[in-house]
Amino acid sequence: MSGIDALDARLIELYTAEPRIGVLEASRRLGVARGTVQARLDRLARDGVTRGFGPEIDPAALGYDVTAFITLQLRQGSGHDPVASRLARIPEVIEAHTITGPGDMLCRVVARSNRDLQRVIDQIVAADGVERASSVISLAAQIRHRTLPLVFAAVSMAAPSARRGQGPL
Amino acid sequence: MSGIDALDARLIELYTAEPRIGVLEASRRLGVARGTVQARLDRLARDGVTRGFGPEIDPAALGYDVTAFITLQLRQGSGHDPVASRLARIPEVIEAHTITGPGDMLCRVVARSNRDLQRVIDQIVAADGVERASSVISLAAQIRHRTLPLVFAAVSMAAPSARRGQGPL
DNA sequence: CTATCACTGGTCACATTGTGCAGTGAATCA
DNA sequence: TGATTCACTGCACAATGTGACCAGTGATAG
Repeated sequence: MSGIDALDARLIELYTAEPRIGVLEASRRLGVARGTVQARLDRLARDGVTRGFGPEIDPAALGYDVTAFITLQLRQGSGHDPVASRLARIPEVIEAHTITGPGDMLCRVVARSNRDLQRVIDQIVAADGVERASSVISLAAQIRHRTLPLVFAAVSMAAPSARRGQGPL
Repeated sequence: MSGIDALDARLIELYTAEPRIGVLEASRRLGVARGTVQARLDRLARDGVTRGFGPEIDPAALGYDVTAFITLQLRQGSGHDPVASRLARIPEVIEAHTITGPGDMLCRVVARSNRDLQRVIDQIVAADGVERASSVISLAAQIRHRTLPLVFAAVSMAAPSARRGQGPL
């Protein structure tokens, strides 16, 4: 489960705020040696804490202004995976989960307009195994996807006598 | 609305796959001049297509193994915003939307376990203005959050006689 | 026909990167 | 107590990348 310390959190915070800064610059900002930053970044990546540094695309900037969450009910007997691979072929399906509760899958889709959303939904229900789809449209993103608070929460969660050698000096 | 062309899409794809490569390396891979890559990246950032290059954190690696989607019903009269700012104070609330349909808000939360999820939900319903919360747990992420297919879809969507000067040579 | 624009391909000085290494303090274990 | 391990510091080096330029070339738009 890795385990994160305060320096890791500050590092993540820094890179979240200014992603394109270099290792050297980061080390200056954090007041630690360059090698330390390098080692931390390597470890975070190795442990899978940072899944990557890829560009974050804003669908809205691409003309996909509408976001919707669609709950799918699947035909009994046909598994989830065939449906998922169908959905994966629809670019507008941004995310899909199997879920508990009355529905079987929840997916997040984007579309260029409400009318375009209809087209996307039609594609979804056309997938074999999908019985019903009920959708809710996102009117506004009150909280954009974020993980930074979680990072700091994970730090304070850690045992009081923090992580590893914990730094010298 | 900006508008994306095939080179932009390939650039985004490349940086998604290998986020830490430099401009020079990218220009080599794509077979274009370095200045072109620089200009493209600048434009994508300026137009808001790439919201940033921040590190993508995996909550699971931090011990937050449980993901849930919670639909909130709010008390009539109290607006969405006060609730949203309450929710923003809970680190485990990763995302929140106001939505159409029977519910008023949909939020995505993570927790360390099902038992821990209860704690998070308790915090949510404790927020003033929240009347009811119904949650579904994500059993598996069939499709992880992705935007790359969308980028390519946005390209092909573009007018056949693509974007700007469209390449010399 | 001319201006504008995106792109190429080149140069330059400068900063950063990857890498290796010795040394230090703290925790762990025998 | 002493040896080991680990994270960190601080330094050095060669290699590479960066931002900033430039002139030249097609294509597009007025």
